[in-house]
Amino acid sequence: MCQSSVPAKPPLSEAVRRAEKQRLRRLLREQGYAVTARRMAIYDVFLETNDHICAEHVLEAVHGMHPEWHMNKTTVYRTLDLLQSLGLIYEMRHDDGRAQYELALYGPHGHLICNVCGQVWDLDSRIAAALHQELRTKQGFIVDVENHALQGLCARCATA
Amino acid sequence: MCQSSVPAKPPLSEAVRRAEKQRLRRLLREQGYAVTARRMAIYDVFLETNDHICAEHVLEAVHGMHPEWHMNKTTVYRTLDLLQSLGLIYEMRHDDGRAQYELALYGPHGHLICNVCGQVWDLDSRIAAALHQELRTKQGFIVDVENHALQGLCARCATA
DNA sequence: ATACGTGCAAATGGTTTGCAAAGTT
DNA sequence: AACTTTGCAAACCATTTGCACGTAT
Repeated sequence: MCQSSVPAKPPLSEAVRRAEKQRLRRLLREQGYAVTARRMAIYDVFLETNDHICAEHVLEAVHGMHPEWHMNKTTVYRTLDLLQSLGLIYEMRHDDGRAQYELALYGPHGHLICNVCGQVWDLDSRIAAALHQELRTKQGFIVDVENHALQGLCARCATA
Repeated sequence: MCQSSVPAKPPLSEAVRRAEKQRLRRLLREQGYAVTARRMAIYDVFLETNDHICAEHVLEAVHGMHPEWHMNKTTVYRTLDLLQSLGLIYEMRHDDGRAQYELALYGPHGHLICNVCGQVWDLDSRIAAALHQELRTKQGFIVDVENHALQGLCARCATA
């Protein structure tokens, strides 16, 4: 199960959440996918959590909202793939193959992952930009910004 | 199986390889481990390849040198763990949980991984140092240098 | 009516583990 | 002899897949 102890970002406003759900409906219809209650519910988990969460977290959250649904993890994984292909969420793979997902609202960016507490923070793209630029000009290597994940020790764990 | 198409570094000299094998023998004895032919052979694969390689590659290379041994992958994994704990090799985990290993000879450093050809390059620590320093002073986040892996598009694949 | 979506169960696959046999000191 | 090391087979476990049934359009 993913760590989502301390929410990294403030909750989204009611208005933004409503608009985002509307956007999902539009995208689904535009691209020939069905608008289903499960898809809406899964995206809603992201909108309400507004954090990096794993598939199991999504499954449990939906189960909490709709205990009678018996939603299957397969559905979660397939919907996560779908939301990703629609550009609504990003997938972040950890070293051991497990994945976490987050809203794409904030644009592509890297992450800082604490090896001790497991907490994930967004990497300020302005701070990483110089490195990306240098690799591009000096070696022709084009960094995939949204997969830039740095492991290490966060400030809190370093002092403890 | 790992990509080890284009060797990233020149081969090690005979003298270095001999010295390294001697170092392994010494470390094993010092720390109470047995000096076995399989352990020597596995480290030898690294010395001869001098590149980022996966467990399966090691297994096949040893099999090539000693077809009569019937070495098991379990032995490979356990020996890789041992060499790592002795500080002789580094482990690099990919997003999907698979691992590659390399000689620790060159000191801790990050990697550039091409999403198209799968090739792995060393990340020049001097280029990454500014980013690491800025994260440390501005956010107190201490980057684990040897786990700094950047995915993206290498120069060759970008032009093709 | 016809696709598309979903639940279930089983497969995947690199890595890890338990245990008995073989090797090292 | 006492211990570590190794091979084998089975377990692991988040994720993926095949298929039959259910649901949206």
